[in-house]
Amino acid sequence: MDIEIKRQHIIEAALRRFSHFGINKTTMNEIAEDISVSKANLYYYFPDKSSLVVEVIKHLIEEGMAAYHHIIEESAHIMDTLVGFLKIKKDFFEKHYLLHVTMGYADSNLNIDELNALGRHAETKELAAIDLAFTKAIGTRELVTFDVEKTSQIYFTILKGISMVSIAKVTNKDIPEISIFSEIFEKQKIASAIFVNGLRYKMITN
Amino acid sequence: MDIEIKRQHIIEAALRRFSHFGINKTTMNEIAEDISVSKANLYYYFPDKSSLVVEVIKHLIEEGMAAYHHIIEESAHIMDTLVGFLKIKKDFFEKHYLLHVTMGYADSNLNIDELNALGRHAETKELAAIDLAFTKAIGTRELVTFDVEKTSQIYFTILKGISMVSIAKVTNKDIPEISIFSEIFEKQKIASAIFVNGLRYKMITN
DNA sequence: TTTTGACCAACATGTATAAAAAGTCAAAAA
DNA sequence: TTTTTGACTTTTTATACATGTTGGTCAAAA
Repeated sequence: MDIEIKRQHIIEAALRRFSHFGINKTTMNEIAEDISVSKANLYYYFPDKSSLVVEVIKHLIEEGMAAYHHIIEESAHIMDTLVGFLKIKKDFFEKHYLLHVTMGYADSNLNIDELNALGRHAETKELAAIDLAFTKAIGTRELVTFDVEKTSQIYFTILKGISMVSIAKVTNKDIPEISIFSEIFEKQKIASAIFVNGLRYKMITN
Repeated sequence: MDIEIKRQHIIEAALRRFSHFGINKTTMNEIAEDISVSKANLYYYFPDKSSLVVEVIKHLIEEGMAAYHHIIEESAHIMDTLVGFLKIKKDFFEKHYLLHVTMGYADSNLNIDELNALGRHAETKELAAIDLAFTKAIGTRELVTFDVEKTSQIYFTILKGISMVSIAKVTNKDIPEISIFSEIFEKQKIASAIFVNGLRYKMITN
């Protein structure tokens, strides 16, 4: 399968560019030059830029999900699992921040619907991992029983929300400093600790 | 003080336009026509559009804060207080959604720094109210002791984040449906219940 | 003291044009 | 036959300029 190796080679080159300069500011010509082939050759392996982008992102999603499930297996307590998840995401954003943000401001030659679908797919996978982690913790009596699906969704929304709020606060001055991801990480850890503590005991309803 | 009544009259007319069409899409001429005066007359009472906008928003902030402190006084339990806060905000956004969003996309003839400062001021006030509510609940032994300032901040971020995530999800298709605020309200209530439950018991650290 | 019509300048918007990048293809190289 | 390419076309983005709208001013009227 020589063709798969070549495709992987292209994907890696594209990923490097996307992570450093974002998707929009990366041209097919630049990717081709990086691996010393012609642009036309890229189009022999990928029908268009959109599908190359999609393959790059799929690659990252698989990588992330493997890391998530590794964490679930080796963590004894729910907080260890959740903090592990947060750490993976922090590292991911520090590496691929520009790739991520440009997904929101996609050029018109990119298939926006397909990208959104991919984003939703990634979130579904992540949500399933959180769901699994909570289910496991309920099984070991670390947490009380509750509606796992709904609670995972709320928890996921909270994490995403903290991230959005933190980035929105500094995004006015264009350049997102790398330190922002550590701040987000810390806030998410504190919120997770309180949230999880709320799942250790039966809810009080006055 | 006849001049103050006239100013108030203008502010109310401006608020109606801002809430229906947003700040940017409202011209000084339209506000003037609504109350049957000339545009030039508006500039007799307000130096520029920016300061009119500021006065309108200050008016809303005072209104909201009065409602917040009323809720604190009459609620027996922390969850009643917090749900009361959420209800006030829900009603506010349902009424003044466009006013709120256009603050983020301010025209260049508006003083953006001043608007941002106002936004921060409103958040500070809101945060203080949350802080007070938590402090009161700790006093009645409804909640355990914790770092109130830090916790209020995290809680506030969570609420804002849930709102941002929910709106971002539908904002692609331009028209924000009114039902979104009920959805946000429900999610914020669930998150608040779990969060507060986590503040009823001492934190466990494995 | 308050109000206004006429006026100006700044800004947003639309359009036409040029530059850049995506995407195609017949032919060459392997 | 499979892979690669340079030259070409089409689409998208960036630039410049013209035009209309809107914020803001002022001398004069009420």
